[in-house]
Amino acid sequence: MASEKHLFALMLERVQAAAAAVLGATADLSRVVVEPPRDAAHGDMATNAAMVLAKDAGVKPRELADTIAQALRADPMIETVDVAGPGFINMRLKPAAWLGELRAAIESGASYGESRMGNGQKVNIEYVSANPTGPMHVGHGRGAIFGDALASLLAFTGFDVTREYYINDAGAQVDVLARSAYLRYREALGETIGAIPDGLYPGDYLKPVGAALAKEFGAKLQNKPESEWLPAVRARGIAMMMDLIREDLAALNVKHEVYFSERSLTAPQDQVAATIDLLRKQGKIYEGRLPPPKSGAVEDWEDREQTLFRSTDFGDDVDRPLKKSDGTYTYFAADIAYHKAKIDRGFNDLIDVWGADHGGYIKRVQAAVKALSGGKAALDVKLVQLVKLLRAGEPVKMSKRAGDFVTLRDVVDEVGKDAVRFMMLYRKNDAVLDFDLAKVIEQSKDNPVFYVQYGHARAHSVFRNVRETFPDFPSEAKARIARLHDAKLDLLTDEAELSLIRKMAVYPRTLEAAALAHEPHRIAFYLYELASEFHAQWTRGKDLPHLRFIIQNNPELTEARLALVQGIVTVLGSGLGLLGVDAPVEMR
RNA sequence: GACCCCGUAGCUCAGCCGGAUAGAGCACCAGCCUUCUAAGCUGGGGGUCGGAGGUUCGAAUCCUCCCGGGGUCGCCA
Repeated sequence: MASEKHLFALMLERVQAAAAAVLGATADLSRVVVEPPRDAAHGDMATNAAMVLAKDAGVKPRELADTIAQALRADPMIETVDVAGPGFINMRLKPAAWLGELRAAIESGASYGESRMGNGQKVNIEYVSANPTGPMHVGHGRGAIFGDALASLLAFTGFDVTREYYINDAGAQVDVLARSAYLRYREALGETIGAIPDGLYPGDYLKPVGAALAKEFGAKLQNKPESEWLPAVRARGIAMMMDLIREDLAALNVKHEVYFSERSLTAPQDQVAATIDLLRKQGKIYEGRLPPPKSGAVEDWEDREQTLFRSTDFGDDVDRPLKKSDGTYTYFAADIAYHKAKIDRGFNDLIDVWGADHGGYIKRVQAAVKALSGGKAALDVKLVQLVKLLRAGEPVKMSKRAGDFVTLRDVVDEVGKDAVRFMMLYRKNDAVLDFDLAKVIEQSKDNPVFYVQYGHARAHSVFRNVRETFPDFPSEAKARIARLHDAKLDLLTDEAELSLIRKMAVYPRTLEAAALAHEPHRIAFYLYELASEFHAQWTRGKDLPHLRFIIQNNPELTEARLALVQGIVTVLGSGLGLLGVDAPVEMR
């Protein structure tokens, strides 16, 4: 029921209406928010309306608050209105309002929390984009999961989302891949290749590539100059590496709709050249010199005139080169053409997910997007910080030279998709993440993955158990929900039960805020809190049997409480779904 | 040297486009198992929000400077 407004959105409208009635229709109400107060003792909902509007109105916040509060008191959904602190308006809704929201959640089911906030706006989100030169590591996995969850969240909140993978199949690295694969090809034909030379990829994962090449070409490529075999070997190598990457992503349930090849930007048509020409005509490109970098990082710096993009005109720190000394394009030049292609496909809302080591690259690409779109398109770059792999608190040793680094697939195979996905989302994207292989599979409350999944499973165990007392209660989900449709929700009067409903009702608002901020981790934290309140209510029934969900001789109360449980199940299931984590019906 | 990210309880981290006495988990202390899964719950102690200024009725949040950790800085992608 995406068309109906959730309770917080509804109350925001009413508060804004009340404010407009007091201040007139011209008042700017955009900064007014309605949110759950920090302290539940203050009420169910609080608004800052009086405080943000007081200045323009030329009134004291408290006075304005009193006036708006008076207008709100007429609202039939509101029980009490108080003014507190510097001018907060605290509201307590009638229980019926919350119970109505619970009913809406149950009846909306999987679509509860869906919104039209995005208005169908096209969003392109590019993530993973790992080089097709070998298996992915856990850092790639974090970007993959982050991008995937963000895409799901944006789609759920009303954006028209395209998930995209940029294949870096054009640079020097894929030539290295080709040479490495060629070596394995010779090996597959029976040659002794000895140690893999420095500068080539040593991993065993190229052996199947060599074998496949030997099968396809026989000895035809053997003892031939590089120019004769490299393009074909490179193409086979890239294809097989992409297959490998796609499989690894599939194991994490990460999918993309568009795989965009960097190579396709230069052949058959050279779109990079075309883009440079276009920008040059617009005066955004010139031939000039750059000051040398202020670090020792560039040893063979040579001062020369080169083709430069005027990125400083669009917010960057220095102008950026588009061609290397050998005349080929820089990665940046291709990236400009790539982002132009996105804009040309109708995207004005671009999101790129990169590793933190690419942070220094943000301004120039944003500058390019600005220049290409005349300021119409915006690029938000989300950096994912590195992942530190631990096992029971001890760092997992990884030596890339020895080739024994732990791949993403190793981790997924060891702890499972759900643990990887949840833990990677249980942290802000720009914070370094400790990933403990031992902890994430622990079946205890110390493991947030388990804790939230267990909450969902525990709720379902209530549905199973109730049939021992009331055998006619349906076991199948659809029939259960239909049965709960007529539950007498006003029997839910316990304060903790109502508090649980209020927590549940924050879900749609949490999703909208997370979507606007491009921060899917907020969903994970919210789910943890909701699960926690549910576990608490469960345990309360131990000491206080009258608070149990199943009450022996009271089918009506039992039904009402099962409706509450159904609401929790709905939200936990929905939120886990957005994160791409399974919501199990029982823990095994 | 410049730019970017981070700095919140002993530890790991939240803090919702500035808001009401700064939160959670772990760890520590004290409790709760004759059946809705103790795979859990309840209570307690513990913080100059890195530092100093500034803007504001109000700053962990915005601005400036400084300190500490990480990253990046034309021909890697």
